[in-house]
Amino acid sequence: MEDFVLKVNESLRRSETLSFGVNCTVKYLGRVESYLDKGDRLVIIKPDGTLIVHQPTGNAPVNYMKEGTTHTLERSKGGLCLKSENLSRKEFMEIMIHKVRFIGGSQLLDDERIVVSGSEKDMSDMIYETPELIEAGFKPLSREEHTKFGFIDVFGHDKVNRLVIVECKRQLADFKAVEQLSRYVERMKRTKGLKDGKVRGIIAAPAISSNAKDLLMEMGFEFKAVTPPKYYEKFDKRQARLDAF
Amino acid sequence: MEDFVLKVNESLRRSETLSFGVNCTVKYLGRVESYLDKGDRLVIIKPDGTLIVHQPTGNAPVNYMKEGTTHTLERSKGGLCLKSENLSRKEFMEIMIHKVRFIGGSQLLDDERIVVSGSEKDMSDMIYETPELIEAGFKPLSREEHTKFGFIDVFGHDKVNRLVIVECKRQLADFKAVEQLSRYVERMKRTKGLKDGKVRGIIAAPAISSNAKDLLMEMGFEFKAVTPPKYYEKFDKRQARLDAF
DNA sequence: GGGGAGAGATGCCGC
DNA sequence: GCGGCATTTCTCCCC
Repeated sequence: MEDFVLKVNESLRRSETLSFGVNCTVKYLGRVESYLDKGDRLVIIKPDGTLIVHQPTGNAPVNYMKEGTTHTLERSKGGLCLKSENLSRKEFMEIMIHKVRFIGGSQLLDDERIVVSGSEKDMSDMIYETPELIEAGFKPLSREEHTKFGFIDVFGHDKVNRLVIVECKRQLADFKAVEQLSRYVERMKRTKGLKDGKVRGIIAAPAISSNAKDLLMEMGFEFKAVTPPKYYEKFDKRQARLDAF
Repeated sequence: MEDFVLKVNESLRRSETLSFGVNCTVKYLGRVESYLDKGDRLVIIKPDGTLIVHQPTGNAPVNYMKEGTTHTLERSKGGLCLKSENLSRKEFMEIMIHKVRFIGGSQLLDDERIVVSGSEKDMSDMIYETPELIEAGFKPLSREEHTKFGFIDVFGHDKVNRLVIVECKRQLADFKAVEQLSRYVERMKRTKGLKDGKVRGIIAAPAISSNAKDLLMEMGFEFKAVTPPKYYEKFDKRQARLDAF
């Protein structure tokens, strides 16, 4: 317990990344209020002030405080109390620490940024470069997302020169995707003073939910099955996908 | 390095929650593909197979594998390689470990579940119990979210017996909230064979974005400022909110 | 900082 | 498992 206090305070002072397992109770007051009764959790404190609490199962943290939070470890009746506050976000947390399981931490240095392929952006790029994926004769004009008509993924003309708005989804397209497409088409028609039938709307996604498809059809839009590209599949087709494993 | 291998293998075997800081390179192949070049990160492995990789700043993990993943630590040319695979999800990860900064872990036991107040559900409950928050004479009929008309937060009649559909948002209401409300109202009108003016749509939220408000007005819907309830504010009003801090 | 939209979103509940 | 939706969503980008 004494070693724990020393290590935490030392790490906070030195801007280390800290990780410890403790039996604790967690209260949070901010965007909501929450209470987590006594149990073992993993707590992480990062040099930017981020604090994350993980239960021993599951992907998502059970509690957290964002960047810019300050932390103070105090002695308390039940043991120790880690008080965290972020005044600018109006968020507060109290972790009552009953027992310490382990602690580790050191300075961690990392300037790298993750590179991801297969996202929606890659998909709209692919369609821009290979417009036949939508249909023969499709001529994309723009893949800018931020136009005055809205954040349109791909925008162009079909073979009989009607405007075409393509909304890409990297996975199953749902209601919201259809509503998004509808909003873009409506804005486009209004801005350009065009009538029904002069602007086509297309959802490009690997699949679409049945209800979303009904709504799409009803609104007079179309669906085109397109799968987002992946780097290795694109550049290293000779090697089977799972060879590395 | 040798101690690290022993500790990791021991912890994996004993179903401990493990946390270590390492200099590493991370590759992921699954729903997308990603690459994260050499840097210091915190890695967490939970007894349910969850693996989480955190960079030393920011709230969100940079990489992760979900529950049910199996992990194997192997010696490799550059040092060590942690291979993680989740066959049922078709996801794979490789963490090349170049240097070890620290490691800690132990068995963590936790059966508690977090209790949260101030969510959208609490808000719709509050409106159901105190319908005057919407307007005088409002009579809620249902707060079931899953009706055949959709997932409607609160549904009822106003004082002149028009149907009222209330969509709650616990924070700033945006475009999507208005579209969601619109969808419910349209479905309701269609299902009940009602015409314009017979069904009212109301957004209840602490605030609404200016553009969303324009769209709301244009569609003939209404906005009512309502703030979601919080436990302490509700049951311990005598104590100022921040007293505990 | 607000607004809009994607995310390897995640997680929950209902069918 | 799909579907619809909230989330202390988080993160990014633009205005």
